[in-house]
Amino acid sequence: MPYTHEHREQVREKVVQSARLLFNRHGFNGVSIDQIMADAGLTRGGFYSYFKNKTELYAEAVTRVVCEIANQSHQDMNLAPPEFAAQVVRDYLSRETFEDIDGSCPMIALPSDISHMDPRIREAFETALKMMLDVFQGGLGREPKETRNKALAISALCVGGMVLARSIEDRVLAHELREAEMAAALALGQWS
Amino acid sequence: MPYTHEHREQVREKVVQSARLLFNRHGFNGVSIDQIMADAGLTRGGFYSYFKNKTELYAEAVTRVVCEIANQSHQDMNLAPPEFAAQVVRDYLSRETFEDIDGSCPMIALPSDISHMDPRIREAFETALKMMLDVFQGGLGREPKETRNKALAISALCVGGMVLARSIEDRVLAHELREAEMAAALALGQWS
DNA sequence: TGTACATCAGTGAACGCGCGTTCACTGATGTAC
DNA sequence: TGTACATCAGTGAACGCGCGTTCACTGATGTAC
Repeated sequence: MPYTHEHREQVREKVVQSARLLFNRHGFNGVSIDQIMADAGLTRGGFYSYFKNKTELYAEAVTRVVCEIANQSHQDMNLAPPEFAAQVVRDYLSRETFEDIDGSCPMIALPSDISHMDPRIREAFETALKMMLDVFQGGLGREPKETRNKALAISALCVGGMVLARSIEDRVLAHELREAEMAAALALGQWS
Repeated sequence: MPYTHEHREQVREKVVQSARLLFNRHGFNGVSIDQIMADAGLTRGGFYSYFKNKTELYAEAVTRVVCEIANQSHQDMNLAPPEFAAQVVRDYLSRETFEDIDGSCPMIALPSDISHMDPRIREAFETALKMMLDVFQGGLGREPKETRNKALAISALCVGGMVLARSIEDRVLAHELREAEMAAALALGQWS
């Protein structure tokens, strides 16, 4: 029985880790099996003795990141629930998470590769967001600082919230989410 | 001078409209030039006399949708700013927008085609979201209804907000957005 | 009004490339004697 | 301890498909006479 069982597991793990980084950085279509295998120090041919196909590897890489983030959070588990929740918010929305494209939640990382496609597409997105911000800021009155932050948060609830609701398969949860977002956005603007 | 100038414009318009629907529904990589041209009642060969390439058409289609949504909103412009802002929130997060995959904002529609790729990927996403919801709900105390809605809104601010911040090219605006989201999420949980 | 003609919109075959996937083969490895 | 051997990890050439893009051609159209 040549090659140990551990050897196989180590190689497989190496491939998953390479996939995790590359998929997070460039998206599903932006990475080839060749690149992943090369990054893991192998050649393309060996891939199919470890994984059924590219999609299966992708699913495994995504699941892996989710588990890692969850486990990492449990380190803070000695905190009381409210402090723990606050810590998760601060971590999730931290500058570090923003910058850490390789390591972060794939739910965040993957959509962005779409918008990175073409400068004009990004410009169109940004113009739209800025128009939206103006509308909300206009609806909030005149004191600049507080108003600005509220308008930003309301825009994020609208756009980001809808993205999230759409990506959820469970329709009941999706609509629950959507309505909670709407209520929160209206409450933030004191429009309800 | 055979064929009128209007004829050319009409055909071009038809192609953009077909592209708009198909891209919104299936994403950039999910639609071929063949499909777009067929949908517009033409064959692939004619494409390059109207557009430089696929990316250019995509950018034009995105810009088109953004403009249409903006113009549509201006119909409500006779409302006072606060009522107008509230109306935009209600429209944007309405069940109709949720269902209207063809017509809605491309910023929402495009990321979702990634997550629709494979059932297991969606499952991984949903498991992650549900874990996050539990954390926030745990940090909020015990009265079920109000607590649930807050946890949903905080989750949406975190995930959706980060997606939005990442997709913005303007770094200053991106971080402004991120910090406003964090402040709003912490305030919603009364953790600040 | 009718006909010949120049223009150019639209056609569809073909090219080329990238990439997912397959497969016959090589050679490194642990085992048996 | 050393050698022959069976196994299977890993190789890399090749296949096939989809699709973006090109191009020589066709035929519909408006114009000039």
